[in-house]
Amino acid sequence: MARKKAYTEEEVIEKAMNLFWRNGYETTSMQMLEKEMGINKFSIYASFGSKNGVFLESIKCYRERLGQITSKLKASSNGIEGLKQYFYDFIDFSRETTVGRGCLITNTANELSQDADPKIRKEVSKFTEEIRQLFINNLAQDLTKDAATVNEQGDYLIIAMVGLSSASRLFDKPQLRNYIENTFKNL
Amino acid sequence: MARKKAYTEEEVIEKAMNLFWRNGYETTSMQMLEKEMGINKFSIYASFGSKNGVFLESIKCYRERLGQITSKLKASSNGIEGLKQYFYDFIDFSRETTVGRGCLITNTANELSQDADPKIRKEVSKFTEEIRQLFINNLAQDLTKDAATVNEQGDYLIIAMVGLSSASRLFDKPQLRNYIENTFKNL
DNA sequence: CCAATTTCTAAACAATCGTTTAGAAATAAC
DNA sequence: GTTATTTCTAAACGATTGTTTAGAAATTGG
Repeated sequence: MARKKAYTEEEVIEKAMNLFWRNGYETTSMQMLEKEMGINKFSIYASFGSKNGVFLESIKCYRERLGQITSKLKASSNGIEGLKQYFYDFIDFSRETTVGRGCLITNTANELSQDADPKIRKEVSKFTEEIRQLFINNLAQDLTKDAATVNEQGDYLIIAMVGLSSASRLFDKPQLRNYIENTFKNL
Repeated sequence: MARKKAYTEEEVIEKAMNLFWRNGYETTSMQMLEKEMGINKFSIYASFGSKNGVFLESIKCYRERLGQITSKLKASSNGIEGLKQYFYDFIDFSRETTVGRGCLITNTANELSQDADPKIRKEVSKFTEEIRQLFINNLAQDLTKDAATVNEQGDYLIIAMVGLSSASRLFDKPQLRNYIENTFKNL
């Protein structure tokens, strides 16, 4: 029929995702994406429609990568200990070489202005709610906690996670460890 | 000698600061600054040299505004209670109308890529260290805490504050209150 | 080999970015 | 009122933004 693509979408999106993760949405230009993805603008637009499209696919890709540690959390049955481990796992997941990159989606939430693209905003809040629900499920493994406590502590931990994400870009590993230990002291 | 300025630097910088606070550095364009500051590009460049210059002055202005609550913290002598009050004060300080804006400097830290302007990077870390020191001073008011504990808890609280700042942009007031209460349970 | 179809190269698009500049308007000193 | 000096208006600057497009290159089926 016709010529074959010299790339696979999955491959190039992973590279785009890493660029967005490192630099944020605005700072990442199409020119940078061309270079990093190894294909030119025509191909990018043919495959993903727009810069926004590349970003939305990058978020999907990020979620899959995060699956490494979220699935571990889902599988855990030791309540708070599993949650604490998730926080520790996130530090390693977030770190590339020496400097932390935070969480792509939390970074996006921080970068977002009030009138940003609704699709992205929705993706952010959907993700946040999913993680919160995950936390709540693990908290509920402790049968001594009533529903209200589980919800309260879930809210607390999702915000603590947002904090850890931001902090991973600014503070060193011992400080992050210390933060996690103190965060979980009273649960 | 010559014509008089129709504005004062202080006045227009406050407006610029609010724009940066709401939208971040990259999203805020010179065009938007012109409109918000009420003076045109010539005057902006004459007074502040560059967009970066406007931003650096905006940071100074932000610090002064934040002085409302940091000076209250400095004046407090009831240890952890004063610190907790600072966290509560920050929520109100951060909130404009319905939606939170976080902390201008934390927002900047989150937006910053690794190779951002060194002057801004320095301003961010200087600020962070100052607040951390403030926290440590108040923690040390409790004479039963040894130096190591004070340092640990200072590190913990500065990261918690970064978290609160990010969270103030995403979560509602009851959730933020709940976060503060749980954060201080651990001390 | 020819024709059909798709991918790729490379250039251009209009719009906007931060920044600069020429000249008009306004003020102060003489 | 004239002159000197500064502020302001408004247009333009080159560079870069995200996006589009014309045409060459490559692959497949007949």
